[in-house]
Amino acid sequence: MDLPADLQQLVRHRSGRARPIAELEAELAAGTRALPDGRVWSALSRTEQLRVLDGHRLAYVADAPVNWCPGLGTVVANEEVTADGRSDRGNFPVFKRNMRQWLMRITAYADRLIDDLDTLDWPEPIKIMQRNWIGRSHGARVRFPTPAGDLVVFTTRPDTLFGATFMVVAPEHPIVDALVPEAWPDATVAAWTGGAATPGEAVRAYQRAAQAKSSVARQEVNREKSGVFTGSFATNPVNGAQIPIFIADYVLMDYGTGAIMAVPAQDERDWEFAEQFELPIVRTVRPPEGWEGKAFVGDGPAMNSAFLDGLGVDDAKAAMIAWLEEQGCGEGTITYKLRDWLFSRQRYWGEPFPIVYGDDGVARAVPDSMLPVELPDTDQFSPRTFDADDEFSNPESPLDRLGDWVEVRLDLGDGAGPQTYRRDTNVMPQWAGSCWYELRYLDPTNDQRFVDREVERYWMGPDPTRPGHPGGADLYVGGVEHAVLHLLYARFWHKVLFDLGHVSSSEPFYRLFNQGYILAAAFKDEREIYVDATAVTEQDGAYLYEGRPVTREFGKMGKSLKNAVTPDEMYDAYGADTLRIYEMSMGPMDASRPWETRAVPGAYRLLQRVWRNLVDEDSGELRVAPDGTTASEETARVLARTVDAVRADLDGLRFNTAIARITELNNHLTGVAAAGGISRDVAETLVLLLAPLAPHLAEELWERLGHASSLAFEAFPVADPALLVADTVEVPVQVNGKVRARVSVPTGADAAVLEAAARADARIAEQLAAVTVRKVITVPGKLVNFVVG
RNA sequence: GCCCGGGUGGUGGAAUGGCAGACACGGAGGACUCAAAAUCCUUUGCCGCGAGGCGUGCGGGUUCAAGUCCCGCCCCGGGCACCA
Repeated sequence: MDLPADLQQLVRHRSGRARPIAELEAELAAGTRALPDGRVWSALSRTEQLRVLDGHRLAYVADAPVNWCPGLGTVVANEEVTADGRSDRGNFPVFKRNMRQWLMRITAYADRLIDDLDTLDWPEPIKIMQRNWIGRSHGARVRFPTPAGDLVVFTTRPDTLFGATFMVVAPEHPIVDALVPEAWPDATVAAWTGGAATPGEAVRAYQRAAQAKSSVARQEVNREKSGVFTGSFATNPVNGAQIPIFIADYVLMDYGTGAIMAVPAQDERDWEFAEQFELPIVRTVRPPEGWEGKAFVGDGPAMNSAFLDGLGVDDAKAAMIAWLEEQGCGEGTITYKLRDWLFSRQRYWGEPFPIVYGDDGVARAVPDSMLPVELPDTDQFSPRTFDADDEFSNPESPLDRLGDWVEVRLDLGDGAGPQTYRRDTNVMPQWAGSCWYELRYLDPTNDQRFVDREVERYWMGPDPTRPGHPGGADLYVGGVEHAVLHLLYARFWHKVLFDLGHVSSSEPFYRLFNQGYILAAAFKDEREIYVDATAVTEQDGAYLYEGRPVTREFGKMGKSLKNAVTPDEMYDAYGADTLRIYEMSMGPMDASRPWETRAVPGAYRLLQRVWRNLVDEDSGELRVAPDGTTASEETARVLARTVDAVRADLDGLRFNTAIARITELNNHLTGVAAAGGISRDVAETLVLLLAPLAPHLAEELWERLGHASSLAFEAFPVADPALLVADTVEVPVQVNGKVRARVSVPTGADAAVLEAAARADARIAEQLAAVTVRKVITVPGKLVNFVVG
């Protein structure tokens, strides 16, 4: 199958677009000249060329921090690690450690992933979540001279540089070792040392403690700030002040540069740290009059900042960036929170990497003709396990054990002829499949391409009638839990395919709707790990699992919380239509609620009532009114209003209110049926309205109404506009905002008519008799409000 | 902790800043029945005999008018990069 050109062969363009690696190689080679003696002169050495190429590869290998669990022999997810740093399964120690991993350079697409959100019909909160996740922030890089060389920080607030009274670097920062002197300098405050005799001891102890914490735990602002002084000072480039450098775990190595300038007066975390470590606080933005808070993060005039004084935050930022660039000690820059995508897994199930290694250890792509690389057959799915405390053991995935699969003799077509290679034994994450399944669904039996070009263009291509339409699936319904991971990965993947010309759409999902969750009780044991909900018993209001107490909460049904229940019982008892109607009528589709089946008879009753209104229960005969009978005006109006409302509700995916409108119509028709039967046109409209919601019942009734073909081919009903307009309308009359009467006025009555009608009402006249009317608010068709005093 | 969403009767929920509680579940009463189920009808936010008053998580605010807008809290759910 022609899956997109191999990952390893792709690089990003300067603009962030993907392109084949051959193009970049050619570009690099263009700086190459053949010398008369047959040698080749190149502007870049081959090593340099490779370094450039590697810096652009879309898929690349790098060291990345992971949770290594030797006792299980696998890397585990943060959620599988307990609060005390052990594995959920087996309770083995887990070590946070760097390992060689494949990554995808999604960061190269950061700008497009943000900017193209504007072309999508997605819920605004999801767009906000994606923007926050990518976390584009404009700021500056600033170099602070230190005894160990320049310490570079990224800040979004260069305007506050005069208020930087200390610096903090991540405990893992490579500069730390070089910063630590033999002994504490004279200016050291007792609180800074962590009680250690030398900076070296203090720093090493702190680094060990930080390593044991997860990154989520480290960002908890609530907990007490911790850190130690490195023993060195940096020079604040704007005023030459000597400011102490700390290490603290609230600064993360993988965001920005892993180091910050701390400005306590304008950052809450820095303020807290400053208070705890008795560090100076200098305000550089004047807080509003009467400000009693601590750090002030809002806008205001600069102060204590020499040439910035009086400028607003935005102007001060621009002025400071200009100054930094002029002085050569910093520059304006953009950073992203988004990190590259860790793409390799050491498990069995997953797509193997189409990569082999020669004796030289260089990664080579398997040629297209040999794709896809399929998983080998085995019954050994477990990885090798190690001594639980052997932190420096290395994972051996299930594929590593399959020697005759790993060792492979291939002719890669690179001129080297058949050679023996070792396959890469990583597999791709499950996301790899969820990133393009929607494309494969378009053309699942195609054995030449992952999707035929014309098929893709037809279903996913941009709509030329809508300017700026990026293409993509017309409607994608999924849970909000996919807001940042799946939906970002899939967009990235799709854009790569788009850049390479494999698809005509630049986005995978044009309209997104987030349905809510069906929640169910879930139970946690004392380690905060979920246990199988079906095995939990209740005793005197307490919950027990295998005899031990567990705590209850409600959460999304699924395997994470081990709390899934199926609708099978309801289906067996009531059938598919009732199940559908019930689920849709429970509430708006985007709301979450616990699975609770008490109200199911209501949905069942609605369908039975519809049936009985059209079919005689005893004889099974159709019981509509004789042909030629027409609906009463009242029925015609109720019907028109229902059709109008149901249409709008279905367009907006408001199935719950659509069902309520149909229920009202049917309740009305119950009276009509009892009084002689429902006319055929009304009966048919009712059935068509119900068809999308309860298709089986509707189809059956349609046939009984005498139709030989399916109602699936019928047009959805349209309301007669004339029947939607009423002659009169009832409006509430308020006195000081409280409803005191209702009056009936002709539709379209103006303010004067409305007010006159209101004053004519006996109760209103009585209420207004003894008071002065200060103001009359009339909203035609809506209400009258007399403001009295 | 950070980002996003939510909180309305006994219950699920409805309501472009303009009559809070549509529709349904549950409850109460009635009709039909020898009886029961089913069905149909009436009724049902709370307090009050009534007139009336009070009510949309809590506390403030804007407005003639706030469930809806603003500020500050509380609680619940989703996500936090190896669950997918």
